[in-house]
Amino acid sequence: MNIFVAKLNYRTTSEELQKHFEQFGEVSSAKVIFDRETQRSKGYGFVEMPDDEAANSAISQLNESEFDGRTIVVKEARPKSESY
DNA sequence: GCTGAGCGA
Repeated sequence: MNIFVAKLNYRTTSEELQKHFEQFGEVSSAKVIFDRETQRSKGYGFVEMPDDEAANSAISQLNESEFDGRTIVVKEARPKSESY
């Protein structure tokens, strides 16, 4: 399941994000979006978890929670939308 | 060096 994480601290890295989510389950890949020019953090990232139950648990526990001193927002990334 | 809604190279 792809997870969208927003309002992250600008200093938070992908490693910290992955470690934070690994506490709830397996994390296949975690990535914080950085600006390709300045390499600065955009303040949000994506976390991919193979276990849906672990992903839901992580979302429920990490959504609107404090991380690195900031209240982050964790939601499902790119809600599956069937093409019309 | 910084700010704070939003969906990625």
